[in-house]
Amino acid sequence: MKIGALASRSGVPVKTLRYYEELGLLPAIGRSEGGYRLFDEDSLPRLEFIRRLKALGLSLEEIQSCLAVHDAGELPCHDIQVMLNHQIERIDARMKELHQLRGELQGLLADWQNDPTKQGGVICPNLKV
Amino acid sequence: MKIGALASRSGVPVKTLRYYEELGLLPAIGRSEGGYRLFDEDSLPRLEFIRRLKALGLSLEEIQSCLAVHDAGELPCHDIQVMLNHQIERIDARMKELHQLRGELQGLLADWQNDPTKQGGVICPNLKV
DNA sequence: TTAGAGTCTCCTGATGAGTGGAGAGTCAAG
DNA sequence: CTTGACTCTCCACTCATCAGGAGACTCTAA
Repeated sequence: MKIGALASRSGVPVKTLRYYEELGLLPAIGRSEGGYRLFDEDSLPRLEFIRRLKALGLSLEEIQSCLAVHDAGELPCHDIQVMLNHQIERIDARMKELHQLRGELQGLLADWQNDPTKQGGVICPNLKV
Repeated sequence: MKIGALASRSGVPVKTLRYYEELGLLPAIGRSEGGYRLFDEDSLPRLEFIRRLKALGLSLEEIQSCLAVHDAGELPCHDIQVMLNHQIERIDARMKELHQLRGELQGLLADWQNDPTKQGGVICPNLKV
């Protein structure tokens, strides 16, 4: 299967497939006489796997290390578990930050609403026209 | 005031000041005979303003458009309000996404815990060793 | 006068995950 | 044999926000 066929069957753009191959995420089984990359059927579930882990917020680098474990002959489920746990921790930290930021923004806007004469109190005070 | 003095008084690195000046966020009042950028005292509250809006998660581009309104002779408080509202909306959307993602991850991990024989059920099924 | 500190412009790189295009080569059908 | 679709490599660019360094110039203090 050449790259275009894999692209249309998987829905992943040709450019992206080449990029994945370059990163080592998606090995080609070889090249044709003319130098075209050749992929086998296994590329399809592999791309699906990549897609799923990407959708879960894992980076290509993390996905690659999962696949490396897999390619070493071991199902990477344990590693995936570990990474998913890390990912949950990251999400919690990010949500906490966002929550705090949102509170700050909300407070500023509330002050503005309650006392329009403040004209931006903490934000604009030193900025003169 | 030369760029180094502004850097030490504001705490903003020289490189960053040059970058801001290049973007038009922080106009220099001119150049010395030797070609050195010269800044006035107004640069300090301006940098403080930039710092505050940055801390609130606004991009330099958004800050620049606030400053453009300000420089046109109008206090940009209304525009800032509008942008802060947008920012809150963005945060809400992002938090919703993260919440959903977290739920998915948590669910996957819970399945794994409850039934280790699944070995990754929805994630690894098509990936054969 | 000289040393050293400060500043200038320009170039490169870093992060992540690609996208776009140029120019050349390959392949299959008519 | 030709045409058009496909693919190749290589390079630049995207988004944001700078950081690092080279090589040259300017300014200040002793």
